[in-house]
Amino acid sequence: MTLMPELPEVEVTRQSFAERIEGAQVLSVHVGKPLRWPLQHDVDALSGWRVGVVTRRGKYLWVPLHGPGELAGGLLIHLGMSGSLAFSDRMGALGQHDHFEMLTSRGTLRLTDPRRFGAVVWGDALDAGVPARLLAGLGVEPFDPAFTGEHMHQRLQGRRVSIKQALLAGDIVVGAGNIYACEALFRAGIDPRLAAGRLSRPRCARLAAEVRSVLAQAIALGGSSLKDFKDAHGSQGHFQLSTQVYGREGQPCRTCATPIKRVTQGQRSTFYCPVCQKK
DNA sequence: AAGTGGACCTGCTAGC
DNA sequence: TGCTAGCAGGTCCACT
Repeated sequence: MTLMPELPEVEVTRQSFAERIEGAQVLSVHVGKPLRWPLQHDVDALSGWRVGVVTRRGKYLWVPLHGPGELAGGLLIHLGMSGSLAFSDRMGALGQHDHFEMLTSRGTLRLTDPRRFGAVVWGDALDAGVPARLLAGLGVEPFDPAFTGEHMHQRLQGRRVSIKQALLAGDIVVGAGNIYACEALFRAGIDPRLAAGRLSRPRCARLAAEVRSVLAQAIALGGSSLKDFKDAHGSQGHFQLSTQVYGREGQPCRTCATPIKRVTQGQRSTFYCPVCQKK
């Protein structure tokens, strides 16, 4: 099984290696095939640098590095659709789908990503260069107190896209990918096809609460393991066992037994219960 | 400004 | 058994 990299999987991955890698010294860095963007830094120049506290913003991880003197920077990592990170002490040669590897005094951090939609890019700081550009349009963090129903309601004003697509866009709140957007809308009883700008204040409050709770629950369960998602320890998640609608087309709704429907929105599959979720 | 569709790349499964 | 079409966690970019 591979973790499906939405926010919970990225956070579970972060938690699985952040403490172990903090303070480690970089021994060497190796790259495989090109990822989504070029790294934009001489990897050989990073030997001897020290790893700081790994943080997350949306579905990105930031691995800060401290060099000699005033030198500082870091790696912004995204898992794309099929990426996973492993951190362990015993590692063999790079496999066919291993495209980034950082050997450190505490273990080896390795990105495996068959589809190579993922990325590892250099930044002199999180708020400079490429990282700053990539993070610029992101919405609020789901666990930030600023993420309220009022915030969501205000940001949805005038938007004609469906609420499902508005959630996925990530410019209002980050972290809900295809699975969790579907699940949050089911929990909130909202039809995913409803125009975003038409959600009432109470429904926005409900949706904000459900986005937060579904993501929190998924993190607590270790994320979702569809094909082969694992955290950096190699552990699998269990959230997929509790999905109400995602991937359940034709199967009975766990609440009302009506067959779950699948529709296409913005070239992505959406799953919903035609009875429990209302316009 | 907001919305739409194409692009990136590989692997797996269902169906013929 | 073998080939092909369709599908998959994300999100940037060009264009209307």
